[in-house]
Amino acid sequence: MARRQARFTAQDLADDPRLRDHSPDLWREDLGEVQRGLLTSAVRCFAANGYHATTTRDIAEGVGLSPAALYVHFPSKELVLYEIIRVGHERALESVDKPSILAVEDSSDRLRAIISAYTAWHARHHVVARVCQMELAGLTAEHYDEVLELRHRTNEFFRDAVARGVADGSFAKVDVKRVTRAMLSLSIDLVRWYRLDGEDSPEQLGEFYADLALKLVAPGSAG
Amino acid sequence: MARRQARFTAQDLADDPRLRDHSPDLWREDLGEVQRGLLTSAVRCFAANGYHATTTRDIAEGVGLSPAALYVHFPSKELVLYEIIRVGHERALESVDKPSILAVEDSSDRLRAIISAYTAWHARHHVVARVCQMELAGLTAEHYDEVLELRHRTNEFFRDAVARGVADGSFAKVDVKRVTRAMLSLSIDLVRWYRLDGEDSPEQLGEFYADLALKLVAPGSAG
DNA sequence: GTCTATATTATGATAGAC
DNA sequence: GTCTATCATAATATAGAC
Repeated sequence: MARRQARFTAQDLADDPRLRDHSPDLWREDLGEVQRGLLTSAVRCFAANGYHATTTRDIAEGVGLSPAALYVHFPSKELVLYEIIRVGHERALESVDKPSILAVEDSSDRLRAIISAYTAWHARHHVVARVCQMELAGLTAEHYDEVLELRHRTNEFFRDAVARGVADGSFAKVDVKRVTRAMLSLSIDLVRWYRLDGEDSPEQLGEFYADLALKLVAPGSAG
Repeated sequence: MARRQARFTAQDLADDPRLRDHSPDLWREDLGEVQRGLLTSAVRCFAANGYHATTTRDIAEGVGLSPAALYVHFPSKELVLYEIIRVGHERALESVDKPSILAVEDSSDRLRAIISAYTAWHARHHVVARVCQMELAGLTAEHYDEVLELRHRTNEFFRDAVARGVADGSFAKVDVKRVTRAMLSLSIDLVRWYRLDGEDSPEQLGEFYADLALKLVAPGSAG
């Protein structure tokens, strides 16, 4: 026997409430409607079944096209994955590295703004974000390295926000690297379980995790 | 062209320090030496390249056997994955659901014991744990459901520990469900980045995350 | 730009000798 | 229990008509 079990077909996925997110709003404006539809279909397939378990047929079926049609719009399946993961990482970084957040002076307020924005972004786009976290191994070595660079920039952004509060005395003298990693873990891990039709809106979850983050650096409970 | 790029071969993986963990100690005693070797090889392949990107040839090569030899020891590739994921989840649950922890009376001490044990287990076995978290989609529907049951039992165990401290006044009146999920996220997400040759031993990271967990429920900073 | 073939490759699994 | 073949299948990608 060969392979495949593809537990979920493109048709199942389109109606699955667990796979509802705001990914259709995410793609580059200069892409055509069919290209964006293919990306959205691919995101659902990759999130539900994984990159390697998804066939180019699955992706094309998701928008009612024949298997060959995909190759008119994308040169390869890997480039579909790369476009999704690159855009996802760029948008996640943009969600925190923007003027309205950089303008916040107070270190606690700034950390709160960063954590809530980053968390809410991951919740709002949790299906894309899931692919960004779980399917990195499907990228070529070159594309993987490019994405890693975006991740490093994001991590540094968070680390700076924590270090700033420690330096100016707003926060306890915490271990910046370890505490930053913990905060990132909270926002990132939600891609495993978050649903838009669950109890928390993206904004509510963002506020909740911002509260938790501030507890981790609260003065008086130093470590 | 067909598929595959398998960025890492079995030979690369055996020497990769990022893939060093204690998985060889994990397998059932009643399995033969070759079977346990195959499981360890499979864990490394699945963790590095993903389940679907790993071929039965890759797994067998990792222990110096021919492609066909695997089928003497396991009936299918999926059953190799299932054995890994099932055992991984059973051991993770055992790491916290055991007499020495259940005997702890004080709610804070008990939560500390649970978080540090669960975190340390995931760090010590981070390669297996990574497969447990990232490759669930490779399981058949039946096997997936069995693993989900183990996960639910583990989650309830944590939730009880938090609820207990809230009920007896040891903790602030936190949102039990959300706070529990956050604690689990911290321990689980480390499979993405942890290395045994990094700065923290499994025990040190366990202590650190136990400290963080207690900060999240500390009385006086209620929410 | 979309379709219906189809080329090519390699993957999961088996047959049968030793 | 291991090996060397090999089967059967299916997946990525392309060719060429419309």
